[in-house]
Amino acid sequence: MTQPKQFRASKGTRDILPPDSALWNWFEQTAREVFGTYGFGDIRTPIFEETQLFARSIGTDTDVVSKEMFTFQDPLAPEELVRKVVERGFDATKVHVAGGQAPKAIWDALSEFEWLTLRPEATASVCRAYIEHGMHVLPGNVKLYYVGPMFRRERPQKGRYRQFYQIGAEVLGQSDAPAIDAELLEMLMVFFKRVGLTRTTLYVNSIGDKNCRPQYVELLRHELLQVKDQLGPDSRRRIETNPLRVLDSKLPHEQAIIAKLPRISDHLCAECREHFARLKDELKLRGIAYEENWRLVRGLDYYTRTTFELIAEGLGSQNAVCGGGRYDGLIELLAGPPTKGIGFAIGSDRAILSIRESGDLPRLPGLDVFVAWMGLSTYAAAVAIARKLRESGVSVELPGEEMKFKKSLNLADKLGARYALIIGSDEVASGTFTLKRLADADQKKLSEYELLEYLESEKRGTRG
RNA sequence: GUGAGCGUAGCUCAGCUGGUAGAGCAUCGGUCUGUGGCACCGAGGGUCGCGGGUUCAAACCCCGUCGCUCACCCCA
Repeated sequence: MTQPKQFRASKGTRDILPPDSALWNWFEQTAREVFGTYGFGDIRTPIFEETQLFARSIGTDTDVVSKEMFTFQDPLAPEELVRKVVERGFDATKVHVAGGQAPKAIWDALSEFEWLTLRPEATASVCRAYIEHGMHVLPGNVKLYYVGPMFRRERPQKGRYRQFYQIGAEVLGQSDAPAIDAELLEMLMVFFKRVGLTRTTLYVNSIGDKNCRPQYVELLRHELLQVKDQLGPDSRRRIETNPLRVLDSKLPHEQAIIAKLPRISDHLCAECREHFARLKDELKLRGIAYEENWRLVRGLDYYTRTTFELIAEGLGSQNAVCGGGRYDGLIELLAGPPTKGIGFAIGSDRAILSIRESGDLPRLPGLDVFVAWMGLSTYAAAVAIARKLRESGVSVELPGEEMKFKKSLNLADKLGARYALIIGSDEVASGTFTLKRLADADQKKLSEYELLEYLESEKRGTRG
């Protein structure tokens, strides 16, 4: 007789339970409110997309695409398979429909449609949706935000999960005015202030565009080759794969070497230099504190010009709570019309972790009233008043079976109720209710009208 | 993918040089049939992650394995 197996959440995933989930809801709701005031609208895109969408936008050589994606094969039904095979000009008779099997060459040819991936980020999806729905014809800039889970197959550690949550915003349209970048950063900082995350540092940089960056990368590679034997194995490898990332190295003994490397700010083309300078003016205009970080490069291929990152305290070595930048060529790369774009993604797990560490938690609404009824003769009155209180927005716990009075007050206390509503035979006889404030034991007799009136005004007075 | 640390009750942990399991908190009940937080009494809850080995005897020693955590890589 073996015990049935117990299940646990998969590696890198976790449950968010009450009361933690209330903190999460508050965090995400605050983002919705702030972003709304800047004219952003909510976009909900699928959790999975064709693998090719991510491969093409993020870049085949990035870590995210090359080793971190959850990818699976869409099990095509035989008739779907035949249809797709015929559409693509293959001989349908070569498909063994009965077994759902097809020759490898045909599978390979179909792979563009057949492979699906759990989204590792959402910018690609937003861009796909922008193109798919012809949003370039919408008036003004298209401003969208999203809230939801992302998936990357990594080894979990503090502030890093396989299913993690992001809040992101994107601005798409014809303009790449630095004011757009600055306003996006302003919105970001306003949000972080609203949720009490003030001890953060905003780093900004410009990594050039397709005109000037390739030349700089070559120069950097050339310089790195001169000092190759002084670098560690990781940095050596990056000389070939992505020289920019060497700048990001944290190895102590490499710092002196990195400090002498050529900086992109000295090698930007005139347009990029102008764009970056005006961005910094705009940030000053808006009173946004930032630090210029010439070593700030981003890991995804689509970034151009403006890049930024927000670092918070109280985290482990994964201390970036937000990252983003401009991606002016991405829409075209995805076969869309010429379009400029910029966006960011906030790591909610990390942001909430940091808020927790700072100890500055918001007071979130809990249970308002516990109904302590005594004896079956009072039950009907208890049920009726519970319903009325709930209708007016008060949260109420009503025991479904009789319990000792002491025990019900005890339970009210343990559940964290603000009030106990006492209903005994006296109250029923006089048509009143006894409301007891549990924090200080203060209690008063009220009519139904007075009770509703009192609790509703209490509710309005309570922030949150 | 690489490295390190840790797996004993729901949670936090104790358990000596091997002698077949404990505390606090939590839960439930009682003291206590109209006033909670406190106190006291009691109860339930563990094949000590799993498998193998050594031994008269393993939570403890050895090997393997799985899981968790942190770090590297990289990113939010």
